[in-house]
Amino acid sequence: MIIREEQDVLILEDVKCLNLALTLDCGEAFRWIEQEDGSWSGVAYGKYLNIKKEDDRFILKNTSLEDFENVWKNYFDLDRDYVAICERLKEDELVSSTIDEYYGIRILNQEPWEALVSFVISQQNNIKRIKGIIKKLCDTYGDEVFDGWYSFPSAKKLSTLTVEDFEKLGTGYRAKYLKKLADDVASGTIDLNKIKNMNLEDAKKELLSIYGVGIKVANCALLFGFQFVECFPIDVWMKRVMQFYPNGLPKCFEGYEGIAQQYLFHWARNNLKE
DNA sequence: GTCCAGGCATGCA
DNA sequence: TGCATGCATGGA
Repeated sequence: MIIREEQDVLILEDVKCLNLALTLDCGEAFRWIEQEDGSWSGVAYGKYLNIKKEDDRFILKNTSLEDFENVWKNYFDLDRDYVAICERLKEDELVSSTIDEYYGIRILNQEPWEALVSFVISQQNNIKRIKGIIKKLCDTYGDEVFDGWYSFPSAKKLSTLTVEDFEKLGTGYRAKYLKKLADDVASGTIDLNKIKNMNLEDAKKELLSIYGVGIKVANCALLFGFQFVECFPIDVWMKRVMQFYPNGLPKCFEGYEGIAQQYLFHWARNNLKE
């Protein structure tokens, strides 16, 4: 991976296994929007970014070398060798075919708070609606960090809302979960930084103790927000996939179950619609 | 009108 | 421990 500054853009070269559309729009994160020129715009960690693939390189606009090093490099998981991991995952026949078809899905390292709130909203919901709710949440309660683009609102900010305020965003019955979550994180009753430093077993136990967080939401938060790439969330789509693994997950997934899961999830959404 | 979506809390056995 | 049920909302 090579990054360099050229005029007012950053140029990223020699990055393998990164398909922007598949990674940014496959149900991991809900805030990225494709622009007319084929680039992708979004906000994470309070920073705006526009990124586009041109030939073999990526062009990053409206950011800085400093933000790349501090935020985006880790956000796109660029230090992980996805080529080698995909080779190993391809020992499984089904995953092998999905990797051939959807090559370039990465696991985004999102902020724990954003991931947790996003996946509480996600339960019993569809991706289109989740995006709409989260956009409204950010546009209404976040801070503008770039022309028309808002940060994900902090727990402190969201703790000032009422349950009715959350309902107005369209969160439905999840409003009461979000209210309590915001209150508990803002007050320090729940300490996400502490959870981030725990081992997987303890971190999962902590998340499961949160009102409105069950095993599926916990696994998604752990995978996308706490960097536990061995987590394997099972939602309604993955339940349909599990019929292909009656004897459990294959050995070649070990340690990278979450990456295999994303390929299978994407495949299921495109092929198991009945 | 009915079914479904990156499920969970609750009550009951 | 496991299973049934209610739950908000909007698109198909």
